[in-house]
Amino acid sequence: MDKSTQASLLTLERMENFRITPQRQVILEELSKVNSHPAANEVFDMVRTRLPRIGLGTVYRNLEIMADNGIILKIDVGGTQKRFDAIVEPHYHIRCTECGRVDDMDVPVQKEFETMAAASTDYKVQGHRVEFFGICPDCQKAKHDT
Amino acid sequence: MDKSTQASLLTLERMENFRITPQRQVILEELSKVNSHPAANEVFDMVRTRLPRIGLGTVYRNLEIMADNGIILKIDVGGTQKRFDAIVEPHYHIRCTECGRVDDMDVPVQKEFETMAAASTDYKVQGHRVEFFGICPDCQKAKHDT
DNA sequence: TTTTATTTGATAAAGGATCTCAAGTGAACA
DNA sequence: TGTTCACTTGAGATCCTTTATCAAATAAAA
Repeated sequence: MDKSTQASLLTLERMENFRITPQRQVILEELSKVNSHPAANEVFDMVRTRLPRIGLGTVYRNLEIMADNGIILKIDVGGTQKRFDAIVEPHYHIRCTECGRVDDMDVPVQKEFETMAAASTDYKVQGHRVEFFGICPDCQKAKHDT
Repeated sequence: MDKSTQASLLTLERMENFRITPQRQVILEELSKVNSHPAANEVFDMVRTRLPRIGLGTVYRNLEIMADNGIILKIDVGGTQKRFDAIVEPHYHIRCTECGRVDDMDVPVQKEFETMAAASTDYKVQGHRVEFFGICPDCQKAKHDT
């Protein structure tokens, strides 16, 4: 990926072999609105309020393409579904073990982790992810009320 | 879970509401033999050489139960399949982005990560995972040969 | 405009994991 | 050492997420 593939938050820019379609524009806009790290089906629901005829496959297809191009972030940690984030700067996440909700953490990213890792493995290290898990405020409350 | 649910590597111990069946014994034995973090279908294949009539559902069911009881570890980070590990002590993993293979890392577990995390979120923090990703030696070689 | 390669929507299909339930079986206890 | 019964198994159906297929629609270059 070269610099020309960078896109601003709300406006897609023209790239090689990449058309700016209303579907893509709306998917990015809706994803940018929330900070809830929605799964593909949730993005589908959000987008559908504005484009009722859009297909689920189109949403999957474009989330994938945008993630490949660094326009959005695919969060592929625990849980059954992949989630998506319009914020592409590296950061850590926390996932609720009760409801699956995912939030951002502002624990600083440990870049030196990767040098440490590279020294202790034969893999060519490309990156790392940290996922915290715990119980979100809502689920703590729900448990307490039961 | 109380202490009575702890099991040694190769011998299941009796627990409340938990029968020691040949299937469970063999699943644990086979998982203990390897350090390749197999997915459920791979455990199924290994177990099937010894118990040809075992069902895939039984393997899934028991891996899940054993993970819930802390007898084995369910590795639920990136990738499409959940993987399992007979080593339950906390440690980090690295996953090959080409072939999906998972190996152990001996980067020290940063326990203080969790105190740092707890201070910056409203979640009740239960733990954390670190997953490195990169290209395994085999896939590096395969790429080079192409 | 016209052209053309890309994209869409609808649908099928793949793949992983879970559920259901009758039949089977550990293990407590008589 | 049986008998009993709750737990477990195997087989299959089913669910859920994601990907593939393909004719029709459509951005965007010419």
